[in-house]
Amino acid sequence: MTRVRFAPSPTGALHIGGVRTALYNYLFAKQQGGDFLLRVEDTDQTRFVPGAEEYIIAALKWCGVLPNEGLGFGDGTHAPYRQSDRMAIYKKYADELIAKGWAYYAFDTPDELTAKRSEKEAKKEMFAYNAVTRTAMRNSLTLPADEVAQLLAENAPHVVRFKIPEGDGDVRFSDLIRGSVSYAFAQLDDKVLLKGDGLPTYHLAHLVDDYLMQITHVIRGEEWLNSAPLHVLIYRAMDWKEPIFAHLPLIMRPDGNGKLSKRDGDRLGIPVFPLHFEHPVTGETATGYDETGFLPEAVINFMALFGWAPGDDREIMSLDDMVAAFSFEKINKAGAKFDYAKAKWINQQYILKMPLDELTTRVLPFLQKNTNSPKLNDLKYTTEVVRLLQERCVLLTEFWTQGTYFFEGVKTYDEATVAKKWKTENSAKFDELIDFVTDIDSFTAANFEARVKSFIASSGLKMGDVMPMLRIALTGRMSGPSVADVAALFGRVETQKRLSAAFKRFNKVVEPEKPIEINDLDK
RNA sequence: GCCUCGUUCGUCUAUCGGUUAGGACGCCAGGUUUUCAUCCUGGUAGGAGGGGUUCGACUCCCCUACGGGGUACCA
Repeated sequence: MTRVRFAPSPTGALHIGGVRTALYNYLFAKQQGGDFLLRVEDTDQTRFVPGAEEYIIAALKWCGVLPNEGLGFGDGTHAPYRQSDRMAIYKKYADELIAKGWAYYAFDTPDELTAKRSEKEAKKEMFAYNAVTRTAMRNSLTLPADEVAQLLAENAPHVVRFKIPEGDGDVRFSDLIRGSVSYAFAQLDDKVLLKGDGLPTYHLAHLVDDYLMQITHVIRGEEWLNSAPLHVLIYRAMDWKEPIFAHLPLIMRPDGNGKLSKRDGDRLGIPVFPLHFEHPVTGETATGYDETGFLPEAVINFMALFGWAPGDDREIMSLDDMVAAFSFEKINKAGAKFDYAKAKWINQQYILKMPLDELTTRVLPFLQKNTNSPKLNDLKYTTEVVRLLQERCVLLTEFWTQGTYFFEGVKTYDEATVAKKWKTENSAKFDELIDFVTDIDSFTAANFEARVKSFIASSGLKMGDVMPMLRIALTGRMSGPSVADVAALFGRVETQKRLSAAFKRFNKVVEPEKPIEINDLDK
């Protein structure tokens, strides 16, 4: 039975890189008919951020990447799933390693270690607590047995370190994405397994949990590749069957070098988190894809595509499509630069293809955030607004920014265009136009359009002079859906009202009595 | 510094020794449209460099360069 897990640390909002790791775990589990569990790794209590855990769960739910077991999910077969709730179980495994000679007590204080480090650093070298240096440190390998016993009896501060084998050997293991990987013993260091406070480090805790929870595949970010040999060594020391590893390439900054971070998001104005988050202590906020106007299915779609491709030319894929097509062989080895333009394009594709009723449901909250117009209660009306705007919006937020005039009167007109196109001498003709176009039996888009065209033909005005004026009169701006569609949606009365108010205003624009205000309607 | 992983158009990628190196985003041009957008046509641009192996290398090997990651009593 395939069992995989996503095991983030609740140190803040869940980064989209984490979401992608969760997604790949999910895809693989589903494809194999296995389990996908969520576990929270909060052994470092100093880094714990309240709310982060809830955020992780909410983010996975929003994305639709749902664990079937774990914190907040499933029936709790292997509960608890929060490491801080499992603290009692780790020590005995550390003891077992010590008993087997694979670990030892180290009494060096943090100060002694930092002193060692800076000493080495001055010589442009790095200090590593390893097979060579440990012989010169204060630990149960160098101290006499009775002194060690004494120190332990006194409860002297100490940690438990893993004992990397000496000699020329190496650790070799296989990674589903990278193939065979090997590390020389001499390059590994004696990592701390149990900290001074008696709590386990990630290295011990995650491994014990993976073992107890019967995890078969460890799918995680590449930042873990270098500690994988340590983990493999521990599995072998415990005589546990090691899981199969897959180290995922990282998501990189769109510009320059390095992996994508919150800072990049802030700097470039692109979201790097699924949901909005406010740090409870620092008050720092993180912008989410949700509030930016992305659809969750689009987000997981483009996240999946950073570092993975199905092998054919498909790009727009549902979760189920991805489950079927997923394969580790298709995952790239190199990191992928985050491409926000592509992310937006994918979101646009989802908006374009979404059934109108569903789209309207998704758009509604974004409108409600901005207006309490009674029109919002008219589902037929808002649905029509969404229909007219559907192929023009890339983000859900744009249904409001592009469609404000459907819910509120026009406050500012595109005066640059008015100034260029409006001729006061035609003012009377436009007044006639108002009567002419509203005087039709059935005020439909087709009838409106036909009426406008026939007026143009008989009035001597040009199409290019009339249409833009009608558009701006109704909507205030030069871009948007068909003028006839907009008018038909407004209805006869509203259309008439807007046209006459606007045309009066246009005369003033062309012959201003006072300076024209700059309008900033179009973004 | 040391270790480790990587390197195909600007970006995301296809290619698993023999292809005019394909697709997508972006950008540019054109068409459609009263505008914008959608849609359609076309264009732009790539195997980091050097050695091998081979009849033949983007593909396999080595070196160099460059990039990522790691190097905590953090995960």
